[in-house]
Amino acid sequence: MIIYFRGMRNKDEHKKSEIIRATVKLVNEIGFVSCSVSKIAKEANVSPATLYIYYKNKEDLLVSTYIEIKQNLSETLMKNFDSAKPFRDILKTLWYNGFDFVLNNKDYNQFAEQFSNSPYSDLVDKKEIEKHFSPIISLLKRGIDQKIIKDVPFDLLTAFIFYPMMTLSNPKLCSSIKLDKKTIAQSFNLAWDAVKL
Amino acid sequence: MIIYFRGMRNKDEHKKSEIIRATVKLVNEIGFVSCSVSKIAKEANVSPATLYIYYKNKEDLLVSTYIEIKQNLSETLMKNFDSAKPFRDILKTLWYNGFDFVLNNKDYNQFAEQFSNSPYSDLVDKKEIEKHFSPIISLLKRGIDQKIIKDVPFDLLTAFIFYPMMTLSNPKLCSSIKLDKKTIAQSFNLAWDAVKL
Amino acid sequence: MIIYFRGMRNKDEHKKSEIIRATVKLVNEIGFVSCSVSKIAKEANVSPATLYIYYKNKEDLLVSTYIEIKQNLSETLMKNFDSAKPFRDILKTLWYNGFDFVLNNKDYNQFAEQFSNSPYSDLVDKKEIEKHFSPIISLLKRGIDQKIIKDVPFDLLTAFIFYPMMTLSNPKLCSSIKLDKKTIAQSFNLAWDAVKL
Amino acid sequence: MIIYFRGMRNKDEHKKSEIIRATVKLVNEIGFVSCSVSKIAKEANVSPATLYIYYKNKEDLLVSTYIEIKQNLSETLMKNFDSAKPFRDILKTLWYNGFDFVLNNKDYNQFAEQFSNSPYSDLVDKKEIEKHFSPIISLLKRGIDQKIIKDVPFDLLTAFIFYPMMTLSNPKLCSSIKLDKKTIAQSFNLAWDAVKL
DNA sequence: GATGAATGAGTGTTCATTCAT
DNA sequence: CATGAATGAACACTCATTCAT
Repeated sequence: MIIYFRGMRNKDEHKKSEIIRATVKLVNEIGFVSCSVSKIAKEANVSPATLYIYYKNKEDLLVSTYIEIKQNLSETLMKNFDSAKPFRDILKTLWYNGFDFVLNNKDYNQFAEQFSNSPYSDLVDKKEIEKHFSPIISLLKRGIDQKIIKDVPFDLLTAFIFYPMMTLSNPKLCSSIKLDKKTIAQSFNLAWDAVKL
Repeated sequence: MIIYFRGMRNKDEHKKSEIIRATVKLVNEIGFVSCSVSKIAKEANVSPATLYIYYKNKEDLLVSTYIEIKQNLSETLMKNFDSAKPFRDILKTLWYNGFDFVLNNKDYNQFAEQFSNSPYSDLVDKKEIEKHFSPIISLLKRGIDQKIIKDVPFDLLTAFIFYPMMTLSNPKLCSSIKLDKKTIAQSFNLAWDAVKL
Repeated sequence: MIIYFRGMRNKDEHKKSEIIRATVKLVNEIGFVSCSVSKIAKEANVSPATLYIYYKNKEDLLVSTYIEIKQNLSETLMKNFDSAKPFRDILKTLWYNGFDFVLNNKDYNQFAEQFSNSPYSDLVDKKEIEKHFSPIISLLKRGIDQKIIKDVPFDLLTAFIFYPMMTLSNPKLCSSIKLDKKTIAQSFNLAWDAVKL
Repeated sequence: MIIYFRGMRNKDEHKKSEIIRATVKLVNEIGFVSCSVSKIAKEANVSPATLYIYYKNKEDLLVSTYIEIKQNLSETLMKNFDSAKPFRDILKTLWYNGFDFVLNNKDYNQFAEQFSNSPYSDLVDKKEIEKHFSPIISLLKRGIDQKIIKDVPFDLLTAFIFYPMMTLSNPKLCSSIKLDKKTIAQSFNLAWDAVKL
């Protein structure tokens, strides 16, 4: 028997994260298209009605899940971020952090991929998301100013630094490649050569 | 000119392509998730039942659409393919062809993106698709042998040569960037620097 | 290669009986409920449209099939009908003829069973059917008059003489029983004991 | 009296029986073939979706209905079952009980008839059904052992004792006969003469 | 006569969401 | 807060039938 005290919030938070976990797992297993609210509820061991206590509707749940993932990603990326280090070292750290994330959270990655390609993504406050990644933008700016990397639009830089990482770790896109230490190192090499001056 | 055989009303090739067109358009407008058979039928100006004359089921329709797009892409890519030219020139031609395609067929691109991230993609005969792109694999092989590009797995090369292109042209992923001549040129530069030895 | 001469009717009749055969076979295999026109057409190797040349609609096809079966049954029953013989011998012949029919045409029997329990059966001209069985009615009348069998309504007599036969040969109702010579003989014995005075 | 548990809205047993009632009524009126889920739902005054709360699918609904009917039948049959009485009296009681049931539940009877001839019947656990009728089997065994009735397979006995009853009370098969007291008595007479030694 | 294409109306089933408890 | 029941609308798909050829 579990006793809950008044004002205790643990239960709620646990349920909320349980729902998110279920959402990501299901999207990963059966795809975005056939992922229904009742299936998520069943996977999270709650009633479909309960889901609507924590989220306004399905849309809200999916968007929240996406934002959660993006926050997790940004937090992981920023690990050991030390602006005192040389530019390339910081980028490398960022990059390896990113690879860590996508490899250890393939399901998160796949969810994000499907989400960003769906019309739901239009509902996300892009500004809000970008805020989490602003240190990276600043870093790239510094790299450009210090003439270490090419002076091209940010989107171009990220398309060559970070998106190949997503692609390589997505089993739907690259099923054959084995992402061992050597490949990851090579991969950073290519990314670096792409952007460096 | 349509030839009718005795006692037969032929399948209308135009209708088939009209259904594909509708599928791509709708996926582009409302997303893969909410793209239903009846909506596609309405957009194609046919009855939902008619759709099942041309395609075994929804799955078959989506897979066929994907394959059609991939074929179109491969055909566009190979335009002016001249193996006599220097490696970098061929790659550049390929690359510009690719950019032409994704820019002029943003809807195709978006469909393909959503499709590859859905469980439907598991139904595609990957071998069949790869066949269309084998000249590119051969070319990359040659580049490696001639020590022009880095000796890394093919998936890595394509992840840096072709996927950034997809990303940049996908309005869901890169909404802000303006893909003018200069940016495209810069973009090829990054791709080339990434892979070249 | 089959050559058909002008005015030859064989082809038509063959097709007609082929459709009936297909109908009975399919009803037997997948049941009355899921037996669709297009499935019948496929089984009969004709176009669904062709079916409508021979029969006004599905209803007409089913009713015609039923009547055909009933005619076959009555013809089989009347085999070696010799009113000069003693009453019991005639009945026994009838009865064994009947068992022959239901055992050798289990599919016909099953179709008839499903048909008679469906609303389609209301469309059959019962009078027309009864006409084929009038010799049996006359025979029973004679049996009553000659005080050989009980003086009860005809329906009661047939319910005890002929319906048990249908039941026993219907695998859906009696799956376990083995209808060998001995059982059939016993079965006639029971039928006879039921009706005899 | 309905008891509601905390945080729960209980399944409505009345609704379940209402759906069964609607199913039987509709099958009776429009036949097994055209009896669709939506029509049943409308007749039962519930949404088609509600039906799927109480039954897994259409198949489950039909099978459940059939089992319910068979249970009702067996309960009715066993009324006043007194193994102390003489064999013929017990059988007569059984038999009249049976006639009571089929006459007062013509719709049930017709449903069962259509069901047993459909492929759905294959889904029924025959063993489970037979269990309800085991007292009858025991009784017949006793009758054989005491040399009161003929020593023939059980299926044969039931085919002559009980199936004629079904036939006679089925308006689709016997429309003309009037089942008054006299006819029913005659009918039992025939059944008894059929099986008695 | 015979065909395959074409379809509106229907099938069984699941959906996202609300409601009474 | 949390629930399972309840639902209208939608889903993918099949139906019996007609039509131009």
